[in-house]
Amino acid sequence: MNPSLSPPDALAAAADSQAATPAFSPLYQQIKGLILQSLQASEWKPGESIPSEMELAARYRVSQGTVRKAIDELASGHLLIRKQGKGTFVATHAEHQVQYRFLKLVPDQGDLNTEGPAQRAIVDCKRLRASAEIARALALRSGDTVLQVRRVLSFANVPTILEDLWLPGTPFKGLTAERLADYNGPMYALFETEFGVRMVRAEEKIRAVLPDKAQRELLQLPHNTPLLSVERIAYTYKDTPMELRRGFYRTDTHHYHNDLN
Amino acid sequence: MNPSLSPPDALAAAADSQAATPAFSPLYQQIKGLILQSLQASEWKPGESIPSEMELAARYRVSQGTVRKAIDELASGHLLIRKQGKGTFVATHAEHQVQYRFLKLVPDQGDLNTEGPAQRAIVDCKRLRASAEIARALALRSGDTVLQVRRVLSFANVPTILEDLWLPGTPFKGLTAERLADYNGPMYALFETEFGVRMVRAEEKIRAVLPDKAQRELLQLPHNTPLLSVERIAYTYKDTPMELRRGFYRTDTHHYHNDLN
DNA sequence: CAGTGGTCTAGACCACACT
DNA sequence: GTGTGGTCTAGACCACTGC
Repeated sequence: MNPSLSPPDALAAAADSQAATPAFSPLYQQIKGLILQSLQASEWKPGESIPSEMELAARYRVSQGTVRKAIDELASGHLLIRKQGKGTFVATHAEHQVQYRFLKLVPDQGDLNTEGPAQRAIVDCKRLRASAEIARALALRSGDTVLQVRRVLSFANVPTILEDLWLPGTPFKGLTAERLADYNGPMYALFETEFGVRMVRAEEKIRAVLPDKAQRELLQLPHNTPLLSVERIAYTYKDTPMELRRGFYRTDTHHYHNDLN
Repeated sequence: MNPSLSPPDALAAAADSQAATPAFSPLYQQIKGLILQSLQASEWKPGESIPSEMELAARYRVSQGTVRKAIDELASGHLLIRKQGKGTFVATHAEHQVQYRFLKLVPDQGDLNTEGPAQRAIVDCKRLRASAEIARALALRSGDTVLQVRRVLSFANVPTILEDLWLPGTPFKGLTAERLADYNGPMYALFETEFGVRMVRAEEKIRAVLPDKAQRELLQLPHNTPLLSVERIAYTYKDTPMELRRGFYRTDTHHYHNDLN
């Protein structure tokens, strides 16, 4: 879209550009796309504020209401956060409120805050060649370098989650066990600040499984305790997969909570 | 709110009426509440269309835009469904698109449609006194009458889900094993048409468990197959719990799918 | 064609945060 | 007070549906 055009012209130009597919795309969707581009290009970084609605309206030559609708949709997708009287901010995994946004495991009594901060122990961290399965999940080629991490999360000093995760090697060049161990906070916050990778959504496949010997020992489990297997693919902007994670959750003291609506 | 007032007056009156609690409630939230009341009172029934935005605007003496915003929120909560050019409709569990809205179990290959319609077998259905646990979940008193149902769901003739569920006796007076067995469709659709109870949201607690003997036999499971335990409380309008359901899902051929955003 | 929801605009005013 | 997002209105026009 040419920002020098007046609104009706801008809309017409956009419609022309896809004349073959007569699909109608509202102006605010296009504005949404432009904002998304700026987010992806890190024009505004996580935690920072973006320009005010009026400024963006002037920049894109549309009315404030159109910008508002674009921002509304981005905010409902948790990409932006509106704060009345202050501004609109790029969402981040570092804020306390949303620290465990993708972790749906909660204690049977109380909540995660009751148990205090999680203890994170890196069990293993190495680079290797992607298997076919992992390459597919991360949209890589078989044999590409991936980083594999195994860690244990404990709450109130009880080991509760065992996680294996795989990251594409290129975007996470320079990530080591040491960096992971030293960082005290959510892994996704580290990804943002150190590697400019922001996870915006994820899909999980959940199953009940029996742990193998290594898993049983790492979680110090009694015999015959089934575990929740949570396989997650996390995506950054534009639906690019950036992490495959397989979590094994104890569910004798905790449960996976899900709201349906 | 007095509908005979002009918009600014209506807003002022609403603000006055809660002067003690200076909490500000936008007009569209109040309109949303009024529409919700009409839904709860079955003024418009599931599947039917509600009045047009213009009609509602006239009825409530507000602008179309305000009604629009109220409807938008109700639509995003799946209480209403907008259809361009046709109207706005009361959501229902009977429509094919949303038939399994609360069932997140999907086959590892394909989807639920691939497997064709579910086969439902009622194993047991009886009235009894609510235990303390069940009474608490359904906001009843211990000893109140509840209906208990056990059934098995099969896909492609493979028993896949075993469900125990409890319903409050009063709203579901007249529900019998026969009615359940005769009805060919989602249980929540039967609740709507026969008992005027529409489930609008639910919460699930998910765990990995080992089945007991009865469960293993009903699902024809190999030894030592862990199951996903899915405990659901479903709510109707105004957050009233109307069903407690404990499902046991096979996850060797299926998995529980969850989207995080 | 008329009726519905969907988009876009422009302007006024309100609630909230900072300074 | 100034600037931010939030609400409300009014009117114009567009896209889709069905008569």
